[in-house]
Amino acid sequence: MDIDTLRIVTLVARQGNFAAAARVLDRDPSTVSRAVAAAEAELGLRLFQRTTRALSQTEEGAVFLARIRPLLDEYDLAQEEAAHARTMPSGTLRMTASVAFAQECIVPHLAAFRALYPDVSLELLPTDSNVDIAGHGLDLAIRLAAAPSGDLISTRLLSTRYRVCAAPGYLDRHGAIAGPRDLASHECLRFALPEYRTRWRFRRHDEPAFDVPVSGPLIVSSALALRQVARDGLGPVLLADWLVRRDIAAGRLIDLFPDYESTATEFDTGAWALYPSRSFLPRKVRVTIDFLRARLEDAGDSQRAPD
Amino acid sequence: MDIDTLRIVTLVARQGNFAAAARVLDRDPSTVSRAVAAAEAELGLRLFQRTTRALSQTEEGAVFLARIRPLLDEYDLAQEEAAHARTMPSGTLRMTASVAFAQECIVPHLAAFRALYPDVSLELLPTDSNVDIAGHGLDLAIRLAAAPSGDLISTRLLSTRYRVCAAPGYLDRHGAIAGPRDLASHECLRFALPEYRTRWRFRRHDEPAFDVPVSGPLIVSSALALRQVARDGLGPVLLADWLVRRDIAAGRLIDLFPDYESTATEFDTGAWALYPSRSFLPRKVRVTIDFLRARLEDAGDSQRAPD
DNA sequence: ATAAGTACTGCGTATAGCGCAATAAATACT
DNA sequence: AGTATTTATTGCGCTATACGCAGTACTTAT
Repeated sequence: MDIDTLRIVTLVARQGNFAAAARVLDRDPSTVSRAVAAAEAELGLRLFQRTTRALSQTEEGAVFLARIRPLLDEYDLAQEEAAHARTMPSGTLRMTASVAFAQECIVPHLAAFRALYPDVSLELLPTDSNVDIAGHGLDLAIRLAAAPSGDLISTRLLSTRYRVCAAPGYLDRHGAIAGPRDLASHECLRFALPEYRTRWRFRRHDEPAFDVPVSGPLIVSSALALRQVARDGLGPVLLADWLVRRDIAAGRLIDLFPDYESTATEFDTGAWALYPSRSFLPRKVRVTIDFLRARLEDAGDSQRAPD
Repeated sequence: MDIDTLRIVTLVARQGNFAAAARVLDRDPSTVSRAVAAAEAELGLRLFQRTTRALSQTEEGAVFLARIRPLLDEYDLAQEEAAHARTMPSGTLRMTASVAFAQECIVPHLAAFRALYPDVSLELLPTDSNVDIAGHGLDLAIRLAAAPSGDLISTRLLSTRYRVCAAPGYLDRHGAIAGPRDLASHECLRFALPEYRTRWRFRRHDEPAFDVPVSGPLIVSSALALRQVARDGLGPVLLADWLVRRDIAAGRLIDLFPDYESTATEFDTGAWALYPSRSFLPRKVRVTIDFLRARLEDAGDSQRAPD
């Protein structure tokens, strides 16, 4: 399917008329007719109900076009952005993120960002408190949650899975842990946040989720510190994959239940970029979001590993 | 640009290798080479940095592909949905919306929905209190806000503009209203909600926004009732366009400041569909969202006017 | 040093896209 | 009612494009 074909189809839907669409495009009406026919053939679906004089959308066609239209707009944006890739954005970009996320997922890419956009000054404010983005004059905030809250526009940067890990040394001393339920008898390392409750939740494939109560004498309010004590073999810990990926790859930590999804709050969480108002989005902000997404989306793969 | 071309490009990015991508596609490597070259020519942008043996993404290319990839997935979903358009979803769908929105934007389309999906039973719960979607076993909630809050997935159904309207009779008695600031000397009809403050905000083009204090002896907590008293000529009112569109078209109400954006809360608001968890979305829910979006997105145009 | 693999490019053929013109149908106008 | 105009479609010829094959230049692994 050609994108221009989809564009013609949406134009027809808006104009409500093949010939009018052809005039707008300055093309022969047969082109429009064939484009619609081709799209219908490829979709196996009648898009328009047409007699020679009256044209109306099929219900399925309207549904399909309602889904396609924003995609075309997004594509245009991406193309436009690519075309202006060399026209450098400039200015100062103020962004915030959690301490751990900034350390692990942003700082490693700052050199590349600076090289790519030398005219953009960056102010990075790592903090674990949910600062008010508008009040602090921030352009961008990165939040880790199931879905973003607040009166801001959000874009998913990254899908995160949480993993329960332990150091090899801990497993040597306490024996292997067969399943999530066995965590109840271990001294787990926990996070000091109200949402981080005293239970961890697990789910495998499509089986129903279940909770496992966890306890332990060590509670830390910093994810980076939590990772360190886990490395030191003080117990199992539940941390985001982007925090422990390299430790797991290097053997410093073991992913205890690789075939389980786990969380202390909700499944299907991620890192979201939040920014005020979709319209009038400065180029420096959009460019930064795109850059981070490109860098983070497959950070686990070989070719785009952090520098 | 052909969608398959984009697909080839993303595949190359994932495989990190032209020949491997060609093998996956079971095509000649020259096809891949030419597809990439065509995409680069059309974008005016080098996507991959390639020597004969090593291949790496350009930074701009990675940015572009990061934007394209979710679009391709969305397109596949739309196509798949279109293909299964005839396989009927079934079950009971429980949804909530504000009283006014349900009345104006949902009820008029229920007959068409029932005809299209006869096996889906609908429970519509119009209420102006923000009910807990999970607690009430709801599949879908429609909220009107600048951006949705809460731990749910959101999809924009509709962009709403607010309009300040008055009945012709009121304008006859009190004279025309030249600009938004003149509202201060009128008895405005106001909404009884905490967010609906005692000022209305206006913006024209890219000029800075400004507030106008509004007052009046009549405060109503129902948008439908508010519209009724406005029709009866009791004063200017600020209401969503989908509530007053038909009144304006029929001349029952006059749009006082058509070239201003106006709001009592924030600009750039809309109607959002909220549903729990993006994965395992039942077909009846997705189908309903798509249906509503298709019906609402251009409800103002002639061809898709409510039945 | 040899061999294998990679990206790229002419080349011939086959296919698809394009506008033109003709056709059939349906509404608008007289 | 009858004519005229507009509309969607389709056959036709021409052109441009897409495809695989084979060959080239080059890089890396054995």
